[in-house]
Parts: sequence; C-alpha cells; structure tokens
Amino acid sequence: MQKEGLNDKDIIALVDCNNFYVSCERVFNPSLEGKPVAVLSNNDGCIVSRSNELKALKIPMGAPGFKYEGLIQKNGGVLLSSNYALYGDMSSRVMEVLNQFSPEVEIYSIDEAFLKLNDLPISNLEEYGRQIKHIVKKYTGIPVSVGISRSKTLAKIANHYAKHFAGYQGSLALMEADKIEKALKQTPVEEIWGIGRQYAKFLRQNKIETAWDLRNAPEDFILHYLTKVGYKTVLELQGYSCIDLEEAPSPKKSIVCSKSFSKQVSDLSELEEAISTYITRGAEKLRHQHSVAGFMMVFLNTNRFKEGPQYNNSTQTKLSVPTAYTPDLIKIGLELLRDVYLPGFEYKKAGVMFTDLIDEKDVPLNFLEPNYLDDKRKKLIDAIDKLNRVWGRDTVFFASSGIKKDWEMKRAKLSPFYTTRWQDLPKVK
DNA sequence: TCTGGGGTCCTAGGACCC
DNA sequence: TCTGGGGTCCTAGGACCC
Repeated sequence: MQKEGLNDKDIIALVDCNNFYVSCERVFNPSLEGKPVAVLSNNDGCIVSRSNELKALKIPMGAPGFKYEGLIQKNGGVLLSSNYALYGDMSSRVMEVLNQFSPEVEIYSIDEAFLKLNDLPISNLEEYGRQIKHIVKKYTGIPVSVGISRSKTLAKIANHYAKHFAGYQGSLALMEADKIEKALKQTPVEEIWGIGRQYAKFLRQNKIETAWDLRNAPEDFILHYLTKVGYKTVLELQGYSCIDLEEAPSPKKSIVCSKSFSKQVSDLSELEEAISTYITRGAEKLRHQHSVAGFMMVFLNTNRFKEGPQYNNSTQTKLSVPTAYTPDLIKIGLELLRDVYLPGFEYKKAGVMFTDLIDEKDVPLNFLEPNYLDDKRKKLIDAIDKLNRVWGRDTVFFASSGIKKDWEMKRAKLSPFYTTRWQDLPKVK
C-alpha cells in the first residue's frame, strides 16, 4: 500500500561518532583509555559527553559536574573542560573522510552526518557501514556507529542498535519489513528522533508506547495533537523519507551569543564588557554568512539555582538600518543593556540575539544612513576580520569589551589545543 | 563554591483591514 | 432587537534537536 507521492526508495545512513568529545580527548591522550571520562559544558557546568565507563557508573547526561566529581575520581576517572576548537577541528576531519563514501552528505551536527546511499553500487549495506567505521577510525582515531534504513528517523533507530549491541560490530541496516517491525517494537516511544519529553508523556497516556505503536497511530489523531512535524515522524517510521538531506548549510535565521559568567555580576560596567564581547562574536558570525541583522535583543538572567530575588528580562529594538557593523551594534546593544539593567541583582548570565537576518546585498536603500556595504566602514571591519582570522581571535578588539574580563567563563580542566595551535602540537619522543 | 549554549519549526490568537 | 465574516500578518510560546 504505497502512499501517493511519497518516497520509499531512499537509502540513508546515519554516521554518529561514539561519545564524541571524550573520543576526541582520547585520540591525543591515550592514558584516558579505559577510564571513566566526562567532558563538561561551558563554565565547567554540566556533563555533556561521557565515556562508556562513566555511563556504567550511572552518571546521567546533563548532570552538574561538581556533584559527581568525587565518584568519578574514586573510580580513577577524569573530568575535562570542553575544548571546542579541538572538537570542531576533529569533526571536520571526520566529515572529510565521509565524503568519500557518498556524493550526498549532510553534516547534521558536530558529531553526526547523514549519507544518501541511493544508486551506489553497494552489494552489502551493513558491510559498507563497517567499512565506513573502519576507515574513519583509521584516518581520524574517532570511533563511529552506522545505522542504515529508508528514512532519517529509521536510520537513527538503526544507529542506536548498532551502537549498543556489540554483535552488530558498529553497523546495522534495517531494510526488510520484518527486521524493521522487530526493531520498532523494541524501541520505546521516547527514544524516537522528534519525540521529546512532552510528546512521549502524552503518547504513553494514550497507550502509544513503542515506535511500532506510533507508526500505526491514526493520522488525524497525530495531526491534531502532534501537528505536521509529528505526522512526518510517523511517515518516516513507515519507511517514507520525508525529511530531505540538506547538503549545503543554509544561512542561520537567528544568531544567539550568550554565556553564563564565572561569578555573580552586579556591576553595570562588567555587564557592558560582556554584552560588548557577545555582540562582537555575534557580528562576526553575521558577517561570516554575509548576513545583516534587522532586529536585536539583549537579555539578563540572575542565577535560577540560587535562593533570592530573581530577575530575567530582555529588551529589543528594530534596527533602523540592518547591519553587521560591530561598532554600531555595540552602541545600540549597550543602550539596550542600560534599559534592561536593574541595579541590586546578582546576574549569572547575559546574552544578545540577532534576528530578522537578511543577505547583506538585500539591505533596502535608506537615504538617511549609508548602507555599510558601500562604506569605508565595511573596509575597516573586513580588515579587522582578516587580522583576527590570521593572527587569532581578538588580536584586534573593541575597547568596550574590556581587558580584565573577570566574568569570563571558567575552563579549569582544559586540554591543549592539539590540532589548532602550533605550540600545542603533540610531540613524538 | 560549582547546574550549557545555540538553533528550527509550528500554532494559536490578537490586531488590523476591507 | 440587533452586534459580520474572511483574510493576512505578526508575535509569543511551546515543542523539538544537538
């Protein structure tokens, strides 16, 4: 019973790096092998990547690091700060290798990619998956698992089994109806890609408990309660590929820069440094994708885990001329900050968000203010970007961002920048 | 002492217009 | 006694992802 106009002929592989951040650290520090290892989020806050040994200690994902530090050390384990320069670089290497296995690769996240395998001369899909695993490991040192099926959602499920059952040797293809049925019946509804906590709870209340149940749920029920997005998930579970591969990353529609501080901050001048720093980062991201922002928002948060008065607020403004010119954005952003700032609170986090992004070439003409693209300001900012690109971030920076930066995030357990900084290159003795 | 950051899409409902 | 209806646009908020 083929559904009209739907595609049931795709072959999609999901390649997912195992415990990615931990694996990156292990490539350059083999002494971490066999031990419980966790990588922490920004500010050394939550655990965001866990080795298998650490998972075996029943330490949950997202848990605050300090709560488990004792347990981890007692078991000979290690906690590490996150080193995104290293992970980003290792990720590009993995993706580079994947390109040789399919002409159509979508980099889905820092540690996952979808590969379209349609029309390739592959006699044994699972064997192909194992080959991918072998070659990626050989060239990058990173272990991966491969799941293959008719849709992204099914490939995710195949990947899950490939990763968790040693018998599959890191690769599983779910192509035949009976195999798919068996896998879906054993997949709890909360493990399905696209079903989060709220939907899982709702579905269970309605006796939909496995992926197989969801696959067979009535269309109108799903459309009504889980909307179009949820219905796509159902079709994907039925083997219809509804979520296309996106090979070229489309430009972002919004850009957020926000971080928690290493300490409580009450002082307006310190908040000004932070906001100014975040605007600088955000504007770099804007220019990188050749966008300008039409709308800007600044927000402040107190510490939600601490007793005491809370204050979470934001202010925003439409920009009279959409721009990505850092000094203009800083000037407006600092005005917004002074608007939203209330003295007497201890702030833990601040941030800035740019939205209404459009291509820099599409800025409407404005007779009162020059478009920065046609302006000497553009030349100046390009020169600054170039210097920072060649000589390193913040070689040239804006005075309002401050120098001391007492508020800046903490990374006490940082590993060296093995791959992106000459002096940190590993040495062979 | 210490609890992340950065995105997307969809819908309901209000404002406004004719 | 009676109090339109339909369309569009925008925004806030809620769901999801890594």
